[in-house]
Amino acid sequence: MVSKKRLYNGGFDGFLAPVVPKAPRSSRRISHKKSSAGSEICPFELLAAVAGKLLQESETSVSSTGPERKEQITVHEEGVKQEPLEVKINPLRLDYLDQGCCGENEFVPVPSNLELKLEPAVKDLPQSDNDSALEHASIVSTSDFSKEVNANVKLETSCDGMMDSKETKVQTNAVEKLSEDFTAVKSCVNHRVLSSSCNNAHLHRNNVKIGIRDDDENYFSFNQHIAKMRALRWQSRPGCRRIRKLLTTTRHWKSAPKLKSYEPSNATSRGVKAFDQDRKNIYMRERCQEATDAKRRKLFHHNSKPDYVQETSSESISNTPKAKSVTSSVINHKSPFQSKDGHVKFSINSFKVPELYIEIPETSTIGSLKRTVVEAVTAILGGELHVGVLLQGEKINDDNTTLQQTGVSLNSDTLGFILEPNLPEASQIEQFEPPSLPPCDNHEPPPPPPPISLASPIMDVGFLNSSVDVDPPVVTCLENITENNQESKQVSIEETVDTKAIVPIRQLNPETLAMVPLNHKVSKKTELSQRRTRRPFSVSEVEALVEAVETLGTGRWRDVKIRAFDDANHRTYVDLKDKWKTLVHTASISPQQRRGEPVPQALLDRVLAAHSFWTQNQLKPHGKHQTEPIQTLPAVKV
DNA sequence: CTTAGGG
DNA sequence: CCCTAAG
Repeated sequence: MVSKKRLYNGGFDGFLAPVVPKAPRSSRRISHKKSSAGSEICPFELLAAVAGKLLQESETSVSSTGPERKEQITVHEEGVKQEPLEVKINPLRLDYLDQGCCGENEFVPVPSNLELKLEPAVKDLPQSDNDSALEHASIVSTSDFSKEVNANVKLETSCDGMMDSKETKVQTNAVEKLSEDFTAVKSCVNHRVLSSSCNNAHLHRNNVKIGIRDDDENYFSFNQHIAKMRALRWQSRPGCRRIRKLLTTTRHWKSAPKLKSYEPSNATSRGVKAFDQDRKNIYMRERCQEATDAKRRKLFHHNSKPDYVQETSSESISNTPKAKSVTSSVINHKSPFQSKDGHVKFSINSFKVPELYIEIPETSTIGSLKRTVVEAVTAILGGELHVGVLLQGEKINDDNTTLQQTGVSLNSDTLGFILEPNLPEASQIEQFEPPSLPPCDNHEPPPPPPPISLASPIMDVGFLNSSVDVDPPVVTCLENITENNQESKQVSIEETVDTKAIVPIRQLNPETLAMVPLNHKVSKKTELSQRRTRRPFSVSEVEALVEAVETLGTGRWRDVKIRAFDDANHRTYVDLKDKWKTLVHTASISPQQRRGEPVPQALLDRVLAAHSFWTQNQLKPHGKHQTEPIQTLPAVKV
């Protein structure tokens, strides 16, 4: 039980167990504290900060527009014949306006010579505006090429499931002036590929196609950016956290796993998924490790250059508002749901990321989908994001579920994505962080300057149904303003992934990228003040609660917590008490008046029975003996 | 820190 | 969920 948490292996597995043992108070506390501590780092914050700066500096924006590059790089890894991974990156443009925003960017001496510039569309700072500003992001390669370069990068890698180490070829096509830069890019790409291959070896070999499109149409060399981005992010411990987060999210619940609610479903992850996750973690770690910690630090503190951070900034912006989750609904649904080849195509619009195209085989698991999206987005936005998949507004936690099974392949419309930053605050984070850290994070905790806003931002990218995501609309910024939310950013992603396609690109040379800014532990307190993200109780949780209360009574919430929610770090005994209160109320009102996920009447009946029983018997006998209060309860009721 | 309640 | 008073 206790062990749960720690698992280095796969984040997922570990999640379950919260650090805190059942031990009475102390344990709990610990958990809480932990969370708080971890919470500090939010990518979003960084983003927000950056965004703010950007806005301010909007002037500076140098539109990269003019210069465009196209680069195409094809990397081929031949290994086993397994399915090749193909990553296509279309031009991206990111403009980063403020250098300082991120703060950390400066350091980054990007090898590639590329610079991201953000152009603030709006000078106004208002949140919405900010987004707009963010919206235009173009990547310009400044260094060598004063000129614009349009680069289309294509990466194609075929990885064998287990053995990827093959050769990678990078082909660059039509690049106007890329020679050196390009080279750099290639190198990056190769690295990625290689690394990815290595990392992925276990898993993937599928075909994944990811295309990123810029709003403007300009194409950028993604690779570089991505690489950089990744590098940055990864470097920042965030990546690890992310994973954790993910894991946490996935954490299992004792009770039945459900797709909807978060955790339960995750349980599955432990088993099968664990692998992937583990891998990820591994990757993350590696990356993290690889990523220079130093870089991070630098990044954090320095604001001078904009680069990669920006994206995040935009996000952060959104976060700023209380909204912890940012949703960007996707407007584009270009792709028909199912592809003929059994691939499902998605288009995601959001923030800074222009567009990502993803094609994934129907047989791909949700987990692979998430990974693919995460990687793609991460590359662009930053490393700390976790992607959640929403189906008809409900989060699908089970990564093992295939698109086919979920019906996503049939109805793309119902598909949505959520980008969740790894925030410490969330219980999830808490749990995870510790475990994952060992390998990678050891380095150090990033400094925590507090950026602007925090909270645990969650970005939702709704696909067709933007409506779903709307909750915390926020951020965004790209040119595309989608209908749904105000957020203008759009990211479209199309993925084609085979079952396992994973994003290959991640690894970057830290050196190259070193910039990531992001984390800010920042004003925890200030941030802490923010409300915790709402986490509705799942039916299984309710059941566990009812069961515990039946046996323990209504005056021993700490015991209830330990008994039934020991693993749920995010459920405090106060939460349980409150939930019970609401349950009692819910059970008292007509079904029509109830909201949220319906709780089985049977459970509500038990709630009423237990409630009346325990109110009448204020005694709170120790449940131990009475393991069966329930039985008595019924009698009591009547 | 826990409980118990109000907000 | 948060905040707080009381224990």
